[in-house]
Amino acid sequence: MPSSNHRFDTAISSLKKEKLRITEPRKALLQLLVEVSKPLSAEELHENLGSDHFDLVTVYRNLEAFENAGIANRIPTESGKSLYELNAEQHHYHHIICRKCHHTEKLDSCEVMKLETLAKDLGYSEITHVLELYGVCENCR
Amino acid sequence: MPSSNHRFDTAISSLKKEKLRITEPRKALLQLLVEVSKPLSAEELHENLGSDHFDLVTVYRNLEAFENAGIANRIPTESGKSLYELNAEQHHYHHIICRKCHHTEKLDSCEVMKLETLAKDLGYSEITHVLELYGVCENCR
DNA sequence: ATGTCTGCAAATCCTTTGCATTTTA
DNA sequence: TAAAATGCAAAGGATTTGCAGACAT
Repeated sequence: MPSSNHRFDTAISSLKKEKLRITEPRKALLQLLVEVSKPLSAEELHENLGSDHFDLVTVYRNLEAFENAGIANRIPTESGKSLYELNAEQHHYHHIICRKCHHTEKLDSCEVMKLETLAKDLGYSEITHVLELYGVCENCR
Repeated sequence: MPSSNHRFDTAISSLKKEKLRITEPRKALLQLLVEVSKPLSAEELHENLGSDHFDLVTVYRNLEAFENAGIANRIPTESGKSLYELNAEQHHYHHIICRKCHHTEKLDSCEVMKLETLAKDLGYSEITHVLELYGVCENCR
């Protein structure tokens, strides 16, 4: 399991590689993403940063920049709004997300290879997928 | 493969069973969903109905009613907006959707059982999932 | 120094809500 | 005729855009 510092440094390197600047908002946002290591909405990230430190727009713009740089992932949810998480370099996994309290856990497995192959056979390229489970957790039952 | 007429009649029965009224907008919307048999946005459905016949709001309200009645499904997409399709009663499948032209094909397989089991073991109930693939189709390459 | 990033305000997109009128059962 | 569905207008929430000033390289 890579340390928080390592994940942070790796992200900073990616920024440099993409010729993106290392700014205060970006450092703070990366630090937060590294620490929480679970998917949060732009709004939640903004609040966690202390809403008055940085603008919500800056959070959105940086999340987009991170996504393009391969540093973060956007997860579309059942409700239509998006969650963001740090890109898990080597591991590929999905989540089970409680519909009520948004408690989230990782599910360390991904069984979509068969479907991706089917899609490739149909002539599709640049294939990605969205796979998230939703349910009600024990506390909210 | 059930005929269009049969799928339409089944949907009408479901409406009756739920004590929902059989109105002109609902009949037209169901007819359209039966005919296209691929996921469309509320906007696209509205356009296909002839934008001046029925209000877009009515389309939204009926799609919600259909969803609650188990007649239609909402599919959250990568971009955040939703697509709707008629509920495929017996079969459970997913789609590969072209990022550029929205050409859509069914992938007749679903391999998520293992993940649902994992989630159940974690104490979650009422588990559902969202699984869609995205790519670029041959024409758009 | 210069091109990038930020904050603020305002716009946009999709979707939902309120209310008076029409329609279905 | 009573309850439910519709249309229109307006609100709502999440995200994006424009632009002038601030900052990183």
